[in-house]
Amino acid sequence: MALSNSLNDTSPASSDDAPGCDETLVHLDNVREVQSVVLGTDQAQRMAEFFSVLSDPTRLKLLSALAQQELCVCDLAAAVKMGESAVSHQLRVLKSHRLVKYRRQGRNVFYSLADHHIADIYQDVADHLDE
Amino acid sequence: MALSNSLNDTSPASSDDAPGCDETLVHLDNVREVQSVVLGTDQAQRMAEFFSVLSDPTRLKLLSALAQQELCVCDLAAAVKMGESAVSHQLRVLKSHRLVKYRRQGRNVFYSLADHHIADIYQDVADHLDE
DNA sequence: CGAACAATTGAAAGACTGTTCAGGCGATAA
DNA sequence: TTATCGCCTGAACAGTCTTTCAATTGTTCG
Repeated sequence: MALSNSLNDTSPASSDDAPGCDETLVHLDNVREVQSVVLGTDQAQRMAEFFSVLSDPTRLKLLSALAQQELCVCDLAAAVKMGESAVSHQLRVLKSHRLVKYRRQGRNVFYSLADHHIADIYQDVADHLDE
Repeated sequence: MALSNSLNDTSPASSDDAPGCDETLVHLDNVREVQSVVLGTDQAQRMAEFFSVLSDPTRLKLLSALAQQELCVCDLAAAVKMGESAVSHQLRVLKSHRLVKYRRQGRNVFYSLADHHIADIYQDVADHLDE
């Protein structure tokens, strides 16, 4: 479970800035009740980074290609109709986040999906968007 | 999930009959086979947009708060410790992508999750990151 | 009516992102 | 060895995103 996270209750929502809603008149009970459930900053950051990797059309295309078979960079470039450099840059992102793995064979570097979990999430979203 | 794997005719890419990726000499069989599976540009774009909405820590915090209960803007702002304006801007993004819905009550506007599917995807990623 | 409050909006600064271009590295073939 | 190919890397540009500030809309109450 990553939804709940112990939050450092340093200040009960009063010492900060935030103009607008009267800080002493916020529904304190609601706020306090929710603060123990709100995603922590570091965890939200990690989660956002993961989604960020999937938030680019080129990377999604690459993943959808690799979901079928292992491919080298130039073939991937041809498949998504982009330059090899751009593809290499994006593969670097996917690699650094452990979404793909690679192996060298002669002059070619073959990439493939590192995790089947990715395909599942991918599928969930595809279904969601088909509603 | 896997589409038709019809690569039993010849040995899979081991033979060096197609050396180099000279644009015209790319492993044509692989590329052509994959091109029918690669995500289309428009679909990739839509999918990327969806992930993009979830690729921000503030929005994830807001969603995690709303996953527990309906909240007005000023309470949300207090919960995530940010200004109301910033929160309102992000709620606008979530709203435009149908991830949250809202209702007006007096001077307050209460937001809540629009779709339980979101929570499922959210959970899948949380599990994935816990590996 | 006018004052106070909740929320939205627009503009702008600052930071980030994705692509292209040019060059470099490693491996292979002549 | 040299030449070539596949791939990677760094710099730079354009476009986008998130936050803050200021002003505005809409609602409630005196």
